[in-house]
Amino acid sequence: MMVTMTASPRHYHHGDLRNALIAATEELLAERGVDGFSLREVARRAGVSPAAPAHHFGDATGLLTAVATLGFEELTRALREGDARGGADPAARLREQGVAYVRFAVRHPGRFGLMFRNGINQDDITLARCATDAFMVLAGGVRAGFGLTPDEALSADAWTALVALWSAVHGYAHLAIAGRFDRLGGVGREAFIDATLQRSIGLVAQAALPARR
Amino acid sequence: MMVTMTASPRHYHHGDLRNALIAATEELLAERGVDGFSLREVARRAGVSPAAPAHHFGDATGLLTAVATLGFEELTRALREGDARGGADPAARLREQGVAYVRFAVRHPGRFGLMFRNGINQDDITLARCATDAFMVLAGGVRAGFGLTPDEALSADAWTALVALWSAVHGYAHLAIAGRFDRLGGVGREAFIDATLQRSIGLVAQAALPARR
DNA sequence: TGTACATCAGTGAACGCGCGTTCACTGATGTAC
DNA sequence: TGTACATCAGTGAACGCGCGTTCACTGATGTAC
Repeated sequence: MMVTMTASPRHYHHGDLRNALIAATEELLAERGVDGFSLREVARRAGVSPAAPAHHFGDATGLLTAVATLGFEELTRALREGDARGGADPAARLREQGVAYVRFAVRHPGRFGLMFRNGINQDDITLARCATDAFMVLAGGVRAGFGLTPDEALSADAWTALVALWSAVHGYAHLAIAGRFDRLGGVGREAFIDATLQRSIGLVAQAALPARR
Repeated sequence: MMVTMTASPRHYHHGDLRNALIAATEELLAERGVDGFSLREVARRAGVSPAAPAHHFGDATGLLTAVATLGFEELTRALREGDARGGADPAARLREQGVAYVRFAVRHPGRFGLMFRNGINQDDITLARCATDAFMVLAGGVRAGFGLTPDEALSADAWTALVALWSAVHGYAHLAIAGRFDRLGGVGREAFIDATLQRSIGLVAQAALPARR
């Protein structure tokens, strides 16, 4: 499906080219993954000359960095929704955050791959802030589970919990995207995820938090 | 460091070009990662014409597939060594397998990235067998923890355990390689790994297995 | 309300690059007799 | 033991490709007077 933002004669002054380029990039990432990205192809899909993107993003890295930043913003939203879905039980909140993390990644594998890869400008301040925001939602869930205030430093156990959970969801997402779950247990990927995601992430969330009083 | 297999005049009949090309590929992956790979650069490092690799591997995918296959073989060895290091306690065996998995990945990030990525021929029979071998070592550790014979199917809990552990180690490795641990906890990556790897993977291994009688 | 003009947001042709692969070839090896 | 020759394992020049970026440019917009 091509991106067509407007039916206008599209000569000069696209009107919303910046967003159109971002949309085309996300579409391309979804179709071909990070390796399939090229600035020229994005320009082609946006119906614009190959030199146009430079006007808004400087270079290819600039565009990819912008898309990764939006990806982290959406991940943050997804984690917050998961947290809310978890209700009052800290372990359930953490589990639902984890499930949301994986679902986000599996739904947008190209964008997810981009967010954790070279080829984007890791020194970009906005990108760094948005990535930290997402991390902080996870960390906040762990804090809640350990009864820590936002000011207190994480204990060694809390760090262990945070790393274990983050690793588990990140790894689950990567393995699923890489196709490693496509033939396990005699079922397809979707069925395997349905059968194992909640339980395996729930296991880690439960084990990571201290037993409830 | 360049690969120099021989000091001979190196005209025609290299002698061990196949292995030299594999070595050059691993070196290149280590230096520049999967994205930095090119067939011409590998040929250059092996001191050979750009057409030479085709003779042994058909095309670039063939060479990368061979390297990935060797990577899975080495991962299998590392997992077996970890398993042995764990002693008699099934959870400790699983934990040491996990630690070995992560250490392998962090030591060879390019090769590890290659093994779980497009650009290699997933239909290659030898590759598939070696990847399955590695997976089976992990699965064997879970079987031992659940008291299952090699013939018995995995129970739902055993699947949950296997997926949780594999995800945790795979995700830990990816996050470490992507640089996400470089600034956490106020220490560098190495120190962070030293402080959290054993504990977080041990947590998952312990939680995944049924309590011992 | 009408006009001059600065600024903005694009064009499209051209650049040089490194790439994977092909092709006709050639030198070294090793085997059959 | 010596020789003819098939096979193997390379060469290196050439191909066409898509890429990111540059450059001088131009059409549309909107603001000052």
